[in-house]
Amino acid sequence: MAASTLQRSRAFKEAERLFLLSSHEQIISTMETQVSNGPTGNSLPNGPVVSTNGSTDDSKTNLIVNYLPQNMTQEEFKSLFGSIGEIESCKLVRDKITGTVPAATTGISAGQSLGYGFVNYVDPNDADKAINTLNGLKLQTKTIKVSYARPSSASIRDANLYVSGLPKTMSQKEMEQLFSQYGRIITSRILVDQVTGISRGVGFIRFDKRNEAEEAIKGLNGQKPLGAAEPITVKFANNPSQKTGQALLTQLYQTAARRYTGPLHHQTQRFRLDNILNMSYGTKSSPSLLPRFSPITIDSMTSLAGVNLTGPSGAGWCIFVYNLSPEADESVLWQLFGPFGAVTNVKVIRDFTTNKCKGFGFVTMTNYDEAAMAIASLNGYRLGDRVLQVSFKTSKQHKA
DNA sequence: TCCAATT
Repeated sequence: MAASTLQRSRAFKEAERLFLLSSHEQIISTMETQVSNGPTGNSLPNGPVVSTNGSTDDSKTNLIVNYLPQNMTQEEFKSLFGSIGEIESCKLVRDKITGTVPAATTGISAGQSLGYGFVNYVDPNDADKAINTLNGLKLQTKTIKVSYARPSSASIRDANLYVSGLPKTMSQKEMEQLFSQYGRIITSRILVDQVTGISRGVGFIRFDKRNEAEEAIKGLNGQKPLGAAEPITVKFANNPSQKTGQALLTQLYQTAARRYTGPLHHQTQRFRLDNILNMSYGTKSSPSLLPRFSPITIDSMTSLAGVNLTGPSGAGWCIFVYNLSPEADESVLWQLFGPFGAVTNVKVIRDFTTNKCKGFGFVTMTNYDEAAMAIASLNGYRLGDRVLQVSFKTSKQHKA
């Protein structure tokens, strides 16, 4: 007991050192919950795997760690899990694409972490200890998951499903019940609105085997769950390692942008964002993109009188940008809106199969005045051979 | 041509 307490203390200190966690108390309370509830979230087999070829059986020592913070490095990963016991090997899984953006630009090294990794301990007792100690640990915004890794094999690859159209009332457990008839579920998740916590009707199911996932698609895609009004869509999920360079760039920009929000003053933040862009392009914003005042300002102002603005959510003011070209990317939105003030987020909406812009995007700005000025200036702005339509985002497609 | 679901 005393030894285990000591063990935890050591691991938490390491976590604190690495990630400057807000309070020790928070970690302890998290872990107490974890310990009393036992391992959560999946039905991974913990038993030994029969080895047919006499090779080393690492089913008791090899762990998979999920939901790691994006910016955690291999060294930090090793350091955290090494605080439990001697490691035979460990690997933070990273994207294959390298060098897309200089690390100095974003502060993020190339070969973006995919958010998971493997740790193989020398002693099975340490693997067990790592699960008990670190599973459920909160690091930054993530809650890591530590569990035994399944033996690597081709049959467990591409077994992840994306589910949409779920009834908002359906719980994760109910979703698992629906899918469990097709095989062993490794993980499941329902996405929720960050503010309200209400289900977004979208989720993921990872099966143990790919063929189980295929059967689930055949059996459930287009079907209405019992008592549901609408059919659900079930398809294979996008594989993050197959992300395009463009999507990775976007992720880098957004991650970098988030780093500058919060403690910094708006004014400072604006220049930092501009700096990111300027550095990555090696130049100031191109003259053709510099905002100018447009005669079409009245229309955007009248929309302010409308009732169905999305309004200032916790994040800021959301702006709808229409008539972007299929080749438009996030950087153009940063360049267009950044000069008007604090921009916290931009997104170009793309078709999932072609990855081309669907003609519109969104920009979130912190301050109303700056957002209104950006709209007044950029609505009607000619970008290439297109005239942009810019307004506060509304909740519906049709305005009154 | 007009308002985002992909951990």
